[in-house]
Amino acid sequence: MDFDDRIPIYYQIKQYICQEIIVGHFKPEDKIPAVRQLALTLTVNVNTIQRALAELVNDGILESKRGRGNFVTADLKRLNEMKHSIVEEQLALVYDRLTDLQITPEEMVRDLTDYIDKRKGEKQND
Amino acid sequence: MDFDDRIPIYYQIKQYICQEIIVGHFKPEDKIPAVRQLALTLTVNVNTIQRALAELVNDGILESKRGRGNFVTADLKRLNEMKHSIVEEQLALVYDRLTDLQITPEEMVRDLTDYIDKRKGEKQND
DNA sequence: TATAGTGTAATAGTAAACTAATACACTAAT
DNA sequence: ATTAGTGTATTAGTTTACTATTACACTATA
Repeated sequence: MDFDDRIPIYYQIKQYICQEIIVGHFKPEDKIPAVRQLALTLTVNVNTIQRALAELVNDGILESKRGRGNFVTADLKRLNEMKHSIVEEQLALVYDRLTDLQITPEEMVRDLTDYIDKRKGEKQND
Repeated sequence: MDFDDRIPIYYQIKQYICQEIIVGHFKPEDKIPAVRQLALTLTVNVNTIQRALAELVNDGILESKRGRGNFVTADLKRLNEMKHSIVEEQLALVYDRLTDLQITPEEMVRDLTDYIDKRKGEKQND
């Protein structure tokens, strides 16, 4: 995995795992890969994985069972909240940043639409 | 100034200075505050200011004149590129992240519009 | 020419994230 | 009971961002 070196790796791993849950690669109540396996896959140290997982356990996203593994929570409501808050966090980031640059909400929507069109245009050339 | 502790301070200072230029607080060819003054205002060390400024000089946004101060470039084209790339960087971030979460471009625009409405609603209660 | 204001450089020390390595504790299955 | 697979904890060391401090170099001006 390629990390953004401006952001702590353990934080990006948290995001990665949430993402895998949201898109359904890790399902509710399912066991996720072992810490040593994740460390190999993501090419980071076990401690770094551990730190990310500990926070996700604390957030109620994962449950850890000693000797058995880490499991995605069965609490669907919690998972839904998680997805919603991640999306909202992203929107808040871009909204606040562009507001600071004196870009109006109307311009933001237009800029985003333009950007999407641009990306769609690029997709043709794949 | 309050910093996001997930991102290096010097990087956030770069963003802050670009922002002040874009919104017109620091104008082309104008002198920006002295490094020691910025350090006081932003409550960080001079070296941290220096690091941010050095990168902005390297980016062609500022010009440094020993014994006189740091000045915003007179190159309006460069400043325009800067603004454009910052906006695009923000849009790319949110686009990529939401795409990873299997949110379609159409949903993104709708989500952003909804979020804007929500923020406008909050504004009433200020 | 002396002085105040400026950018620049260098050194030392601190804190946090990360790595490396090892050991321990629990579970399940042979 | 042994063993393989798992989570957890600890210790030591590296790297990077940041701070603190001091010194130096240049500019403008009184």
